Amino acid sequence: MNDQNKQYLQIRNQLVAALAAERFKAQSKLPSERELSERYGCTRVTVREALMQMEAEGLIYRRNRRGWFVTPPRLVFSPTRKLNFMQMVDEQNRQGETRVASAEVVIGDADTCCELMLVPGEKIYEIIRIRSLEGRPVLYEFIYLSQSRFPDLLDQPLAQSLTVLLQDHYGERIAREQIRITSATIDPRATEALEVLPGRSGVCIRRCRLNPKGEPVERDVEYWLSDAIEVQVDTH
Amino acid sequence: MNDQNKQYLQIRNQLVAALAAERFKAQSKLPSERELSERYGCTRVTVREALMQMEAEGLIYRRNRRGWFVTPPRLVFSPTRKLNFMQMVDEQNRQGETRVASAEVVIGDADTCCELMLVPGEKIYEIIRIRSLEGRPVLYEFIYLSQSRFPDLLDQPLAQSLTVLLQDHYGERIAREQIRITSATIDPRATEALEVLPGRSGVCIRRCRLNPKGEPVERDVEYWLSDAIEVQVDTH
DNA sequence: TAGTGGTCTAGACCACTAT
DNA sequence: TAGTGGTCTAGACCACTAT
Repeated sequence: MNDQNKQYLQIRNQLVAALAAERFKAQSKLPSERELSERYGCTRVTVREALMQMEAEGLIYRRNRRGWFVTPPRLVFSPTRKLNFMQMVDEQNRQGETRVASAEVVIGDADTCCELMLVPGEKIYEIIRIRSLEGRPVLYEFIYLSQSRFPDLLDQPLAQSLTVLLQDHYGERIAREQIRITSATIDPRATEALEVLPGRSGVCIRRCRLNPKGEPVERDVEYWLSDAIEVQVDTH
Repeated sequence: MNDQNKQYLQIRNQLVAALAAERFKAQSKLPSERELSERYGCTRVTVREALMQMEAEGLIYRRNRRGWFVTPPRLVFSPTRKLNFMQMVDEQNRQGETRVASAEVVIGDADTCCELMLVPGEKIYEIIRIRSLEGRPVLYEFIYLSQSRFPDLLDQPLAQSLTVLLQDHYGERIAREQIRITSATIDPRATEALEVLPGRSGVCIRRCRLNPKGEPVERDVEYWLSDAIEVQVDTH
């Protein structure tokens, strides 16, 4: 069975053409799977193969149990340019939104304490933020900081740039970042807010942010929808 | 139906435990799907759901039509450190291999000519290399360079570091790189060598390499298996 | 409350791999 | 040549979403 004979690829091609012809806009909803299977004369299993193919290509995405939607353009993230989320969003003419899902004091786990050079079991802040583009949640981020270094942090406005807050309120400047990027399963705590099925893979970005002395100040663990981000790096 | 009731997640958990207990080594082959469906008392469809879940987690991978295998550790790629592939591989105690799949002169497409600042339609080299870790092909790369700038390039040893070759033989030094990283469908020309199904997604790394004057010298388009790479970036 | 997507059964055929 | 993974049919039930 060669590629041309695969029914799900034929359906994929017809769907791509249909989306183009009908000028489906970003985030508009596709017809239901049952309707598509009737239209293309096959079972739902085959329609889902075609849809998942288009999902892998980044053309459409699914919102858990809600259906399939047309993917908007990616946000370009340039770590070396040191822009915050809202600056990136504005520069690219997108509509961004940040929501603080939770902010509390927790016992630091081994990994986080190690990265922040704290004693294992020390109390740290865990701030969880959800960031959206044009209303679509695309990023779920965990932020960790030392409680003793930043007293009363939770009383500050946490939906804004943390970099600015740390500098203006605590006199702590971020000078360097160590960034690790992998494909990974999206954290179970993030799947509901991102409206993805538990276990789906996304892009995981781990950041350790250091002050001019080289001391770790902040640790971020970010889960992005795979189709929502492009990372750009300039090396010198 | 909550998560605990999903059969495919239960099978996933049992398989993970079995792999740990039986000390399956990297790249060892799992039992066939039919054997697993018999062992776990379900249909092949459900076994495949469990396997695809583990694939998304990066625990196992499939070789097209050959079966499912245990994933080896990721290779850490640090663009800012300017190591070549073999240096990275050696440093991480891995066994690397480079194979030149093809090397020829082609008419440059619009994208490539634009990036290399050449006249559209100019002749350029296209070098295709496949890179493996412990015998597993993980990277398929397309390399583009100006033919007129690098005469007789195809007579050189192309399986080695191109950076060294350009410097020693042509006096051209790479000073800067612009890198873009996305999740993307693996190029159709790469799927056979990487032993993946056409249309599967991977990590795409596009690089434009510049000399000290800021002139583009080389363009790379790389397709990595998603589970085979971690990108590390240090910003200053 | 109607309809949807997620999950699952119980098969089948075919191209391809392993040997 | 035997067996495998990839593809597909024709259903079913359920939790959840949309209204």
